[in-house]
Amino acid sequence: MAIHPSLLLQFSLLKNLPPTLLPEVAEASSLKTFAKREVVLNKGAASVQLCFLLEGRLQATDFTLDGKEVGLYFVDEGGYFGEIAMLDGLSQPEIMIANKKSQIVLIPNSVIRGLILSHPAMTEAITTGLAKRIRAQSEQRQILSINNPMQRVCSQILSMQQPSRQGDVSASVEWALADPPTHQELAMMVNLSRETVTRVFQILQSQSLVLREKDALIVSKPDVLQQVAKGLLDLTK
Amino acid sequence: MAIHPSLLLQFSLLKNLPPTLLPEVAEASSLKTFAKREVVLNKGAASVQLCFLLEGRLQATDFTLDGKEVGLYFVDEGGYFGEIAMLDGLSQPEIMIANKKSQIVLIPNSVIRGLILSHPAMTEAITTGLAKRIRAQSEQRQILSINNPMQRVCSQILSMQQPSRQGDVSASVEWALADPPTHQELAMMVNLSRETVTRVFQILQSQSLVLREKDALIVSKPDVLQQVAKGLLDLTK
DNA sequence: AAATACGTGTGAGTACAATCACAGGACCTT
DNA sequence: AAGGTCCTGTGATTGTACTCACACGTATTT
Repeated sequence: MAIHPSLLLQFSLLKNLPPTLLPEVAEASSLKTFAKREVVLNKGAASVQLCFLLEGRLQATDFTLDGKEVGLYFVDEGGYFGEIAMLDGLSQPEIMIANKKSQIVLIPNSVIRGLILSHPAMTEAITTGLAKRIRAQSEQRQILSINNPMQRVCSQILSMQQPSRQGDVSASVEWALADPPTHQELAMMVNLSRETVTRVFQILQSQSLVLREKDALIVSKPDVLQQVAKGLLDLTK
Repeated sequence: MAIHPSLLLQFSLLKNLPPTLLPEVAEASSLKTFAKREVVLNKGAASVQLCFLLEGRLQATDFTLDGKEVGLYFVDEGGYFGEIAMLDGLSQPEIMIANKKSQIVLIPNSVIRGLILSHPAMTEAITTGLAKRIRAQSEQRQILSINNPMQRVCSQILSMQQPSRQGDVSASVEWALADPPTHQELAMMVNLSRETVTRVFQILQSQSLVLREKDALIVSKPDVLQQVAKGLLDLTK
């Protein structure tokens, strides 16, 4: 219980709160550490707090009716989650799993919910966040409708470009993806078998559209990747 | 321009507004009729109004990078759409197409946006609506991850049960789906070819789990359908 | 009533992703 | 260094959904 107020400043969502409120929010908050693979929030859990990711990376996952694991989206540092359940009062819609060791700040609903609804700037921020999620999900939905593994994987890679850099002038500028997902994780997101993803990567690397480094995936030719994603270019020929 | 205020009462979202405001909202609103297959709202359009479906049925659709049409969700009478773009100020994320002749009430952003953000009950209603959309999208996402056509179609049928009746005590009670989607429309939603959907339906009907009537699809054995969806039951054997 | 569009039904052929099975490398822990 | 786990790479096999093609029935239009 109780964290240092300055920690709260890490989160863009909370920048919309009057600074004078931070100490009392910090008072009620807590910090929790999760190991890799640990479950941060379970599906179906009742909503008790809003969660902020201070450090690490999380993945939202779910399971199909017949028990297969599905990758939904990632939460990066500075992001938050658990808002859906907080807002509509229903249970948590998906499982959040730590992709690597992570630190999470927990703010109880009793404290944060009222603040969000009573401060217009906060409400708007949350609302915009929801809209963004919906747009992201739609994009993901599109990717799944492509019935060619190569295109699906390329689309997925492109969609994972960090928003910070997405403003880059030209689409042909090389960029990197830090701590890239494993083939298995990717496979779950685009609904393919791990082996198929591996084979796709073999091709992408052999054509040096993409290359693996220590802890990063370098996308050397985003424009070509784009072409492939659109199906305008077939690398198997 | 200008519609009768009582029309606005058809929409549950607007029930959260003080009744005294309705006349001036009605004053600024307009009613528009769309024929079957007509585009109600185009993707990428700038947001100018919030739309309410008075009569008919709409389908939100999108296109993949390589141009294939994708079915996203339906809007039924009393529902609204176009909120995403209104809220975040970006362009319309998907195309809305009339599935049959439809009447739509349009309320300009200039009028409605302020009202939503200034009335807490409205804000909460909109927010809850967004949360619901996200949950629905996740469910849809799950369905797409099942790699068996039979299960996918069954899941989709089950997920289309009207919420009004979803509260029914037992899952084994027969129910009907009015104006069911065509095989083609279904196929687009679950990412299958039309022919495959037809073949699945042939099996479902032959086992009389489902049957076609005039303008309705009767789900006679929802519990069995549920089993099939989960993969516990294989009808091909 | 003719003509057209639209939705459904069905067969044959083919491409291709899943699956299984196993090998090797990288990175931990002891 | 030994043992373990996790991730990646690769071949062979098989099932199966897509595609194309065409027939039929029911609406809708003229």
